[in-house]
Amino acid sequence: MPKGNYDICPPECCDMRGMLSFLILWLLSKKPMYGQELAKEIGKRRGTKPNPGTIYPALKELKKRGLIRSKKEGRATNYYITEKGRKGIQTACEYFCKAFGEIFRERMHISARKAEQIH
Amino acid sequence: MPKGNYDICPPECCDMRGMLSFLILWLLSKKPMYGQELAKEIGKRRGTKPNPGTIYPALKELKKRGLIRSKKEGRATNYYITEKGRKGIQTACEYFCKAFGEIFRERMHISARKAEQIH
DNA sequence: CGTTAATTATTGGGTATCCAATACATTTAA
DNA sequence: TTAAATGTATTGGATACCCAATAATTAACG
Repeated sequence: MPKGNYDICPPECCDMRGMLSFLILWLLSKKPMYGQELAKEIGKRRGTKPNPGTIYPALKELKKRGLIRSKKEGRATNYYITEKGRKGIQTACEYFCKAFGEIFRERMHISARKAEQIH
Repeated sequence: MPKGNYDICPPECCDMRGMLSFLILWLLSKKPMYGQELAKEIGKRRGTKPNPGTIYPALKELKKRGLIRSKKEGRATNYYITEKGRKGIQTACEYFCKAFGEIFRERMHISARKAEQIH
């Protein structure tokens, strides 16, 4: 798996990483996953896949706080979101959309503007 | 200025801070601002205002990388985005909307769903 | 004019996230 | 059966961001 094999590439000007726990909870709210599956899904969206040294301590912490639970199944350890985690991520998504919503709406506005100009 | 005097409050389940440089460049791409003005604007959106120990080193670094420039005007130091910064933030906003867009669209879908149910 | 408020900037210590390396376990492929 | 692939988990060092405290400067207020 080459590092750069994504449709998306992070910008050079500023660090766009972070909010790892948020992304993990959000993905797990969709379906249970094992560690590397999560890392791969994050990589698909962010263009950079978190290393084991990043993902596993984060999962460990989320488990410690009761937001997820895990179950070893063969060589994989599958992670499941708890009810507490589900409530938490709902609130977090609302917050995210409020805090960063303007960037999105601005972008959609620009896109709509460009579409107009083509007419 | 009380800390909690915002319309928005960060969630408890996970850390939603970060991407400070991105936010700074984005705000400066709208209009020049001085340090505490930037901090205030970030606070309005994120519900937490970055401390001087956070904002000024970040501004210093952005300046060092040629993405912004500054000019002391009285007690204020106003910060301006450079052309390099403007190009950078454009790319970064595109990236941001791609990387996190799904969270938004999901949220808007849920909102639309709820509106339907009311009918 | 003196006092208060606002702004700047730094320092020291902390934290979440990050990478790279390493070792071990399990599954899959040859 | 062996080798390769995949997944787990930890450790050590690094980085961006973070807070709180501090000191200096400038502006605003009474």
